Amino acid sequence: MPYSAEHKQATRGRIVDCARELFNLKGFTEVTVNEIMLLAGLTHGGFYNHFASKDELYVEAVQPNNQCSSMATSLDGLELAEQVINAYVSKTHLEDIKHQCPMIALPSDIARSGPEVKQAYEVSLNNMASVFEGISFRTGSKKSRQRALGLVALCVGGMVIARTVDNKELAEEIRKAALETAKKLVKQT
Amino acid sequence: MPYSAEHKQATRGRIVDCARELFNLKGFTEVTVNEIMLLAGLTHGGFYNHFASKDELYVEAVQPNNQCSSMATSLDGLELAEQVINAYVSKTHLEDIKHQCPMIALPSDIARSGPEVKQAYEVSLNNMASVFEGISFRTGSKKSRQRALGLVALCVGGMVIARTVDNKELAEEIRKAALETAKKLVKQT
DNA sequence: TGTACATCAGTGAACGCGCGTTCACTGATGTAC
DNA sequence: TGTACATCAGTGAACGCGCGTTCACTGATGTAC
Repeated sequence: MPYSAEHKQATRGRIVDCARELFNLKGFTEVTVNEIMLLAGLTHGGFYNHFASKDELYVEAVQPNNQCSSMATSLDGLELAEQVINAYVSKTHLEDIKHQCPMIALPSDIARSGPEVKQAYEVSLNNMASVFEGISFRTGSKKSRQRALGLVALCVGGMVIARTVDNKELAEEIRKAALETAKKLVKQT
Repeated sequence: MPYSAEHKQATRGRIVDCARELFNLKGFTEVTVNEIMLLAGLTHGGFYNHFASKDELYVEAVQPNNQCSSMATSLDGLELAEQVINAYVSKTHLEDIKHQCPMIALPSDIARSGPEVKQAYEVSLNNMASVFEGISFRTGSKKSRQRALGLVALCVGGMVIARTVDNKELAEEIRKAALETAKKLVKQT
């Protein structure tokens, strides 16, 4: 058994990470297999030792990553929600495109993808909504769920739109507006 | 002067319309020039009688269209804002991908495009924000602008996310949550 | 009114080029003895 | 401990295919006489 199993798994993981960064920057179709492999320090031919196709890699790259879905700390309730919002709708997160949440960087691409990719995305969405749902209401009520999803739409939407404009000042204006509106909503009963 | 000037302009307009529909459905890179021309009832070679390149067409296709930016009616203030929200965050608009607002169908593609495309997009955004800004506050204040942009983030964001999930029920849940939250925000002072 | 003509929107074959994928190979590694 | 071996991660040339773009052409149209 030449090369340990860990070695192969590490390489595979590296490919996925590099792919995610490139997808975030340029979108799925605009990134070539060769480009990904070069960034991972390999040559393109070896790609198919790890994945059956470029599409298979896509599913894996969009999979909920830690940063985004499990930024849960020991805090809970209102404090946690505010912390998540501050981090998610932050200038740092907006500008760090490579490591950005796929929900922000790739919504259109995901909307056109197959069910596997979309379902991976739904997991991230639901995770975020869960954090917001545990704020102050009794979790599980129709109202609390609705408010949680509204907050998700606001936070993610604000970031998506901010990334879309050319004017840097307008982008910041949008981000801050989404941030303040979200905080206001959280504080309301 | 064979063929009237109107004839050429009409053909060009038809190409742009067909392109917009296809871009909304599949994104910019996934749509071929041939595909667009066939939908317009022409052959691909003629494309370059109308446009210098595929990119030039892209700029034009994303240009703010009537549906989206100027749904302004004779109403004004709060009533207008509510009407815009109801129409924009509607089930009809969510499902009519072909004629959807580019802000919903193409945010990621636009985020990766050149300045011309992004600036066209900014015009749409600002139009929408203006409608929301004239609600009940004194227009022009910092607060009213912030609230307007928050509403834009919420409405557009809710629609973008709803389009992204596979589960139809979840999509509707998200859309309704964004709709209700937006209405709530509009009614506040 | 009828005919010859010039224009140019539209046609479709052909072109390069770049991409995803395949495949015969190489050489670093862990194992057997 | 040292050596021969089998494995398989990684290499890089080659493949088809589809795309954007070009170009020589065709034929419908409006104009001149």
